[in-house]
Amino acid sequence: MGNPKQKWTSEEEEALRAGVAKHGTGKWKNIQKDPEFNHFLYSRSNIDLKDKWRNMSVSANGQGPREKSRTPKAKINTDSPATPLPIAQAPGSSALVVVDPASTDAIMDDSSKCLLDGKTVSKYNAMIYEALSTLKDPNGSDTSAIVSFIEKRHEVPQNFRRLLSSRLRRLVAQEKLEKVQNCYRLRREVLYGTKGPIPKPKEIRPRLSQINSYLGGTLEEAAVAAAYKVAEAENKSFVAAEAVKEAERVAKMAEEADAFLQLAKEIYDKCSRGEVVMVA
DNA sequence: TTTGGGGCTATAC
DNA sequence: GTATAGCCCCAAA
Repeated sequence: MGNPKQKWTSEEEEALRAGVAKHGTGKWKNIQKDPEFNHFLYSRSNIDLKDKWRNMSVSANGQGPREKSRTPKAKINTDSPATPLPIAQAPGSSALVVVDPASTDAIMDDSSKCLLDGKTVSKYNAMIYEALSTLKDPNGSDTSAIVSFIEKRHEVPQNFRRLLSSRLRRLVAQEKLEKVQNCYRLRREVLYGTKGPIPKPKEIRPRLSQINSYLGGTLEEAAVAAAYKVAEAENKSFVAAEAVKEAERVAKMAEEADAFLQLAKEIYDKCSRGEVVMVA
């Protein structure tokens, strides 16, 4: 306590936000050592970063500062340890909403919006994942339910139902979805990125904090966002492969057109000279 | 060694 | 007196 308090400057705060956006929360040492931010953070320790992030988080959350740390010394509830995440309960909902102070700049605030600019296929896949993960029907959701869910949230073309059916079939073929009778549901590995057992919440918590930090969303939203990313990557790969095929097809057509042009020229020349041309 | 979390205290209002 | 923010300490991984 001997040293005077060193107030954080806006540059330092910006550097911290950028560092968290780049490395994720909890990587304070990495952020502190990162040459990109070290210019601003050289006078701060990793502990300072952690403390500042904690303060920034609770401020952005609209709650009192570090309410938990001001609770009595006695550790009353050891069953549910305080989480480092600035978490608030959404009113009327059981979903946890993570308020991330960095969400205003480098971090996407709505995972679905950021994909709407992508390929239509990716967009539809994202809509499907969103619908299925929200509907969460253990027996799966039928096409009508999915269409109805998506129509409520997104603008869709008139022939959307047909397009959706096609996407659903494709996702089933790609083993991203399961089809049970006429209903579709998400495969477990799409949500959790593994074919093994679903990890226990305690096991995924560290990753969850990072995911939440990046996405500013709930566990469910994080899972959906991850699924979006997988679908997007796969579709990009698919689009790239299709583009290669298309390029090859166009090249072949150009070659054929060239040959045709050559033939036409020859015929024209022969005709010009009064020769008789036989065309098979 | 690094991180998360609890706690203390200076400062501003 | 209260709220806030910076810093310190300690346990756990």
